Amino acid sequence: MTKHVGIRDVAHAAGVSVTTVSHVLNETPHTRVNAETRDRVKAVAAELNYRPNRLARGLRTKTSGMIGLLTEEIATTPHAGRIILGAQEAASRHNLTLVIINSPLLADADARRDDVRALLDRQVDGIIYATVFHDVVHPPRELANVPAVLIGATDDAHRLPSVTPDEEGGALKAVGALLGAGHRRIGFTAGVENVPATRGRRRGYDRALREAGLPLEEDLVAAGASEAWGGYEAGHTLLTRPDRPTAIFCYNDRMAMGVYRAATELGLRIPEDVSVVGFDNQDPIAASLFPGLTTIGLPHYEMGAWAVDTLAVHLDGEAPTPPEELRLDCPVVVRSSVAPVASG
Amino acid sequence: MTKHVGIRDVAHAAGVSVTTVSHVLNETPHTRVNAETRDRVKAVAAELNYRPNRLARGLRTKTSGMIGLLTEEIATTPHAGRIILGAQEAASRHNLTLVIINSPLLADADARRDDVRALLDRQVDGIIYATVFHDVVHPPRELANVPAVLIGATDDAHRLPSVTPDEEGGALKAVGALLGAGHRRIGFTAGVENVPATRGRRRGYDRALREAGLPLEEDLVAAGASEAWGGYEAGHTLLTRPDRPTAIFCYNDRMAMGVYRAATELGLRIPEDVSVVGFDNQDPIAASLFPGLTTIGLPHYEMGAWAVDTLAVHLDGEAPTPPEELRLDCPVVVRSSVAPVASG
DNA sequence: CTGAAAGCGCTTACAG
DNA sequence: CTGAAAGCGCTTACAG
Repeated sequence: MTKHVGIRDVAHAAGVSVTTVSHVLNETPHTRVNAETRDRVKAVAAELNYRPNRLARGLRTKTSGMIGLLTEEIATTPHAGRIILGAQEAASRHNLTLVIINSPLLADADARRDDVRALLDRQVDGIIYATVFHDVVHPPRELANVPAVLIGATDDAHRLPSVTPDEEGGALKAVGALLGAGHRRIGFTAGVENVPATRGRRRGYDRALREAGLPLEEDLVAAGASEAWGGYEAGHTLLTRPDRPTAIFCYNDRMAMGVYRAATELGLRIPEDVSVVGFDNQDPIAASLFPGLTTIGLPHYEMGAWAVDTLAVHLDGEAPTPPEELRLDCPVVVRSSVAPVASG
Repeated sequence: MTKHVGIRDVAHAAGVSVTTVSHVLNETPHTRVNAETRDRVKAVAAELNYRPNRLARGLRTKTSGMIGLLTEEIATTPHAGRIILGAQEAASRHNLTLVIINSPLLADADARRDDVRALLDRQVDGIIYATVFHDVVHPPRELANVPAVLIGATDDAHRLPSVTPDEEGGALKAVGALLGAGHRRIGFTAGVENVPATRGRRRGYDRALREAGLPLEEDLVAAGASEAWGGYEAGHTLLTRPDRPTAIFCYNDRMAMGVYRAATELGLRIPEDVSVVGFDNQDPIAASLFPGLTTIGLPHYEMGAWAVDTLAVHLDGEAPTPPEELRLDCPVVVRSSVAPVASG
């Protein structure tokens, strides 16, 4: 642990004042410094391996260069890591540091408020409040003390910018891929949980059929737990119906895994006998199934990046009014589980 | 954005000096403050909702209360999220805040050094350097400027405490579970990548057989890509051998997924005809397969927590010499893919 | 072009 | 038991 070198050491070694050192190192606008002096200061700073203390700078400038990311139970939500990664990389681009606090999924309002406060105590320049499984959220009042954006939900007062995945649009595309392959009897293994994804994906399924002029048949929909076993049951139900569907859109990839199994047991080949589309592009299922599962990706990385980018423009300038509530595209990830409908 | 209330505001409102406010709020040892005064200060601080500025405190006390966590490509390593979670929760317990910087997997030494410097600039009290896929690592010299611990590798100079999963011990248990069920012909779908897990798990397999007095037959080992398709190929190879194994230990859960498929295609039931054990307890595979996969868990959460705990004792006291290099236990996760060997 | 000085919001010997 | 003052390491009007 070597003695820390401060701006005074640099100033002394270069034979100038700390003011000058600060100016040349920060390239303060509207400040002319003799070229020779500037070079000398820079050389000395480099030689001494001087690194400004961000705490001190932050105290003085009242901007810490830190963004707080408040996440819900990162471990239980499959792709939360990609939100962090997207936020992280965007933060690097903006020269911002990410401070992460993870709330348990079941944390009460008080605990969550404490987390926000802890972030505020550290003088973060902005906060990203990331939730899952919510349409609308009532963020702690403290959030109003700093630029903030929401990931995964909109706020009830519509005061905060937010970004959510376009679940309905994703489902529309999923079914669209099946329609495009000529399928007309398209089953749906629906989810049962009370989350936005359940509703959004269902809406997308219904809408896709409606827009294609197809009837909504209850016989084509089987709900189940959003796990492999739920998909297995729902898939089995659909595939043993008299007029069985030629294609199945699954609420998520885990259910698709179960549908694969049900199909295999019934002697049906994928995609020759039945086409399958999932949702989530969940690693490692989607790529590991055989054949590879065509599915819909979730824009987690992009949401994380968008949140930081939005905060960054907010930080050096005016915030757009009213705040944007963005629904981000869920892309189709094409693999090998969709084939043209058998023409007979 | 309401005006920030500082310690001076509290002092003024309570009619005392900032010194006193600081003492009562921090409960400074060896400082007696009149009970009445103390209560008044506390009441006023609470009423004003005063929160000390951690930047200012950090500047003064030269301890930021922040721990830096440097991770390698969090997105590509399945369970990195659990390292973060473990570190996060331990940090909360110690009243520490976690600052996360994520290096790309392929970042060069310079980039990684910059990341360490960025953390140091922020005056973190300690650094956790988390890597994957390494036995030994040569950490940037800058790491010596602060208490640091390694996750996932030991440092070449043996100067830093480190924690790694006991891959060999895990494999030993995996094969032990099979031996315990009476299996004597136990196949192994080995990995091929040049990573510690490949070697450790292989050593564990060999050792388990040796200790059981069983011969190491090359016919029982099939190497392959550590993905579902690699497991499918390796599994197919093993299960079509003349004297096929009655059980298979898989390098990881993804390979086990492929082995399941190979078994199903060959008309072999799991676990009745062939028992299977995986490694990684990778979500969502292990629990989604049918039957549920018995496998070996990786102590990611525990490693993250241990790293923070170790740093914490380091921070308020002396570091143990020499630094501990801990190998953490990989637990058996029992599901339904192991059955007693058929007694025929 | 350069520097002396104030001040960001705290904590902490030290004095009374 | 309480407070005045110095100082942590910077940045930034302001003066020269």
